[in-house]
Amino acid sequence: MYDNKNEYFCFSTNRNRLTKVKINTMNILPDKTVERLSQYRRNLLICDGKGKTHIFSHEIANIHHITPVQVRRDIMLIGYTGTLRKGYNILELIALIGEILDKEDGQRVAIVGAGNLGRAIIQYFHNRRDKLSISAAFDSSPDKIGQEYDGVKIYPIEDIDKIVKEKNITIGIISVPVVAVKATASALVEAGVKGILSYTPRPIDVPENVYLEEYDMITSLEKVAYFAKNIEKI
Amino acid sequence: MYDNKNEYFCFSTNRNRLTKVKINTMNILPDKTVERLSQYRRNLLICDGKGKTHIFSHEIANIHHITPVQVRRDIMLIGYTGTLRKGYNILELIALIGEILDKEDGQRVAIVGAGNLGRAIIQYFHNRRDKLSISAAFDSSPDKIGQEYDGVKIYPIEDIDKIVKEKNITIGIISVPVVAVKATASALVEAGVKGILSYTPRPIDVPENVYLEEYDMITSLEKVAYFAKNIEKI
DNA sequence: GTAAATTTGTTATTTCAATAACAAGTATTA
DNA sequence: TAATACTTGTTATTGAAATAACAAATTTAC
Repeated sequence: MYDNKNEYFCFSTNRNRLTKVKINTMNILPDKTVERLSQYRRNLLICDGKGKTHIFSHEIANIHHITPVQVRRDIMLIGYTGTLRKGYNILELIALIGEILDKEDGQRVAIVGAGNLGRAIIQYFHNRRDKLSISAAFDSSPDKIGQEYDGVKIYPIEDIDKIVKEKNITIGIISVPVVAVKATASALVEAGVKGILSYTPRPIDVPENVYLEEYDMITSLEKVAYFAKNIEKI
Repeated sequence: MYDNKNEYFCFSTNRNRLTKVKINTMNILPDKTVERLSQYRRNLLICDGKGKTHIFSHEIANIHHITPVQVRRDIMLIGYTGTLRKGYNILELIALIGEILDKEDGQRVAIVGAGNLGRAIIQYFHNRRDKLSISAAFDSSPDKIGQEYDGVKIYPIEDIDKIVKEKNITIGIISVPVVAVKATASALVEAGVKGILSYTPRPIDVPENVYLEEYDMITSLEKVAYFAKNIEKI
């Protein structure tokens, strides 16, 4: 359960007004809440772009096909408080989610493997998040090295250690062929990254001071296939 | 809880021996178990390729960085039984997971959006699963239509309905730009697919007789960023 | 042949996530 | 002004997933 003792306050700028906001940084947020916060923020930014200033929990819920209670609970966990019968101030909420998810000075990301998938990811992130930018790509193929995709320069695999330290990169994305996964993960860990996101089907292991997230498209597709096949039983 | 009344038997071929295997198809398997079964199978195939015939629960567990109990529980849920002190027969287990995950005649998959990500997925699946094959790709760009990537032909978006029905496609993967997501999802549902895997950040909704899985790379990366930032608190 | 060490299969417990329930406060309506 | 409807914030309950615990069976060691 959420420990109310570990709370403190910060200030969030709402246009020309400074608002005192209670946040909770002592305790880690639940996995699923973090995921949803990321999604809320993206859609809140769209709402803001349309000139909307406030939003109700049930509106957020509708966008994401979840329940209003879940939304309110997530927002409660980050210590934000809306206005009764007026909803949540969109800009304040965006700012607070930013406080929670981003580091003040952002984090830099490296991607290893500039094949189709790697390039898709680079393209996908291009200009989307100012606090989380892909700062370098690595590949072993000589004809890719030195090139740039969407402003991201491609370095040789051997330079991982040097570049990661030089650019203060804290997160690595792995999208190399399975044979190279183990070596890639080791190189990133050696270089000091704190988080790894792997898009390969090969399970990898990392020391416990590195956060690892693995996603495998084949597993996802097989899962969809299973539940599609059995849809009438769900 | 697992309902033992709904069980029946099937036969699994273990080289030249026919083995009676208890399976459970009446009840749907837990989400996470399905995911792990897919992963087990892939690594079991590798083990088989190396000439290994049996495997212990703790060996499977080590490969996937989970506990042996979890492995045994998953295997229990599909009704397979190993041999005490000998472990699980790899080929039998592969065959049974196949019975569970695959349809007898397989399922066909369409991918909508043949950009970087779409092509990455096509390439990724090329020749990997005989029971789950990408049978068609769709795109709106005239210069892509008619081309082939890894043996997958690209059709115009407008032909979704026709081709999906013609080829008896049951699963759709969406990798189009956000503006086209809604229309794409509708077209696939209209055409009769039973499962959709969406790689776009835009939440979509489908009727309840269609299984939907959404995955968003930005959310994953922001989650990794959050936990990497707070790694010492985990 | 007996004891010790393994390893499976299953039940019980714990942990984590989602949902339900509801008090309290605010706006609207009559 | 009183009654109604709405919306938040929080606690309580339910449900799902993971882990722990352990009986039973088999091999190995002595």
